[in-house]
Amino acid sequence: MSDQYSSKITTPMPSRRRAGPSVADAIALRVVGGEWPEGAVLPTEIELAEELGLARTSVREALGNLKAKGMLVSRPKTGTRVLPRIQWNMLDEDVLRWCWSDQNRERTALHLMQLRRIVEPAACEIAAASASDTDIAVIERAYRAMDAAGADPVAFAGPDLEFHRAILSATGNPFLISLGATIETALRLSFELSTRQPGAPRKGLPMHRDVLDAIWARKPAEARLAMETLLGVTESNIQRGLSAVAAS
Amino acid sequence: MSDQYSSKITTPMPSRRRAGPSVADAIALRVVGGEWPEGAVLPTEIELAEELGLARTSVREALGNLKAKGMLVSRPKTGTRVLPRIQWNMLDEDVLRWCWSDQNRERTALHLMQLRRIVEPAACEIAAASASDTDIAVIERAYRAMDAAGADPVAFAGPDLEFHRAILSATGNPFLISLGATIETALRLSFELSTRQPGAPRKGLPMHRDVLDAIWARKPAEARLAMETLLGVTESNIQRGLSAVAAS
DNA sequence: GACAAAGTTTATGTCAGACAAATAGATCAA
DNA sequence: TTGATCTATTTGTCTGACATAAACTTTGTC
Repeated sequence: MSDQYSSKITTPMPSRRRAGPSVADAIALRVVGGEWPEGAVLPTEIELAEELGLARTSVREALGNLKAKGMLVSRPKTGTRVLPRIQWNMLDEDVLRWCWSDQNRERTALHLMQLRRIVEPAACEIAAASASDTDIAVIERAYRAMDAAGADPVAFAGPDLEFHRAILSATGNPFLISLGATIETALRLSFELSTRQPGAPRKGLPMHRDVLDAIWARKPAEARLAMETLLGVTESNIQRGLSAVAAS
Repeated sequence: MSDQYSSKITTPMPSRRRAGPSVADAIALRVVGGEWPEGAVLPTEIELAEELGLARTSVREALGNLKAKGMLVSRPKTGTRVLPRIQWNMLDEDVLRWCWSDQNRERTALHLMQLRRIVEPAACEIAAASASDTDIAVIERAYRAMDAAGADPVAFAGPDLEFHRAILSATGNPFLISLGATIETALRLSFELSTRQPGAPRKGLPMHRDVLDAIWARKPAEARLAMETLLGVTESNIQRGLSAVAAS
């Protein structure tokens, strides 16, 4: 019986998911920065390699990544072109992160909020109707962590993200779960905006509680409503944050 | 004045977006096929290259693609592992396509339908409130093409996809637009299911008309309702298609 | 002179082999 | 047993070459 040692088996799951600020980052940021606008052709791979001090292989790997995310397309002789933004996969975490440093992140933040107000209340409704006890326990744990974080906005943020992600996960719908990852990334990016108001997070705690209770009670309609209320407040917080940024 | 020739300028936009059944397809299909389950390590890049009769470079490019889509992760010495499906970016068109040939596509089809019933009515509401005349014209053109297709299910499918995609586009929200691409791919995949009922598409035409009219009239609430009705019928069609498949 | 066919140029795509870096696992020592 | 060291192996990167494809140029013909 070696089962007693099973907990000692160091799960060799990837320690850090992303190696480091990769080459793809460098190129992608120049693309979203407008150095090569939509439809423009990038320098040749060899030129890029020289410019970045890398081998052509590495540049190709980075370009391949951006192609996989719908940002670029390349053909022999013609070169590598920037595809229209409409074709970029904005739901990809990397693309979202890169686009965040774009012209006006205000519009992006509002579009994100629009997406959240569509998806999250519906997810709440589904979760209340069909989540397993284990799923709900994850949500509850996130809530308790929020509560324990007190008024510290930084400590509050992590569990807050986890709370919303856990609800998406509780739906059991792979598409919504993937959307959860997207939303979480976007939230982390817009974190600075929504917490410019000191104490604002703490004030949202009871509303999170309402959401959790409704899910516990298996009341889909109430859960949806609670989430709509919560997101309404969140949105006004973000808007206030935006105007604060604009005023500074 | 060379403007009269402007239509002769062959737009050098990528003729075909994806070169062909790539190496990534081959590997990805084996992953979703369960040859290497979640957490398992793939053969080394050299072994894969030998097995596929390719250079290591090409294998690496394919693996890089799958990494970019959240399916794999690799570290030196350890090798390349399959990440848990929960982390795969299901909203990516390629991932969705690969997963479609999975165990039970029935559940996937229902999850997709769940996503549509969340997103599309809301998108309709937004479109009715804020779409430009140009956006609406695109929707209308798709509707007329559906009408012109008559009872031919194959000719009907293309404009049908376009109709739903155009509504998502009309929201002007990049996230919803990306979701539109995902949904369109999924719809194309599940096309066989929803059209097992001959004549079913044609029967849905008036409901599309209702959606279009509501958007034209700038009545968000009605537009949402019309889309909900349409999707309700679509879902029952798909469910009937599923049971027909199960019975065969 | 207009137009079609063939050749040239040049970019991506693929290949092959080598070395660097990192690390899990084995070996060794206290 | 525990800790440090060593080794083997795998990914990561570099180099250089050739294959393939397509836009551009030239040539040839009517």
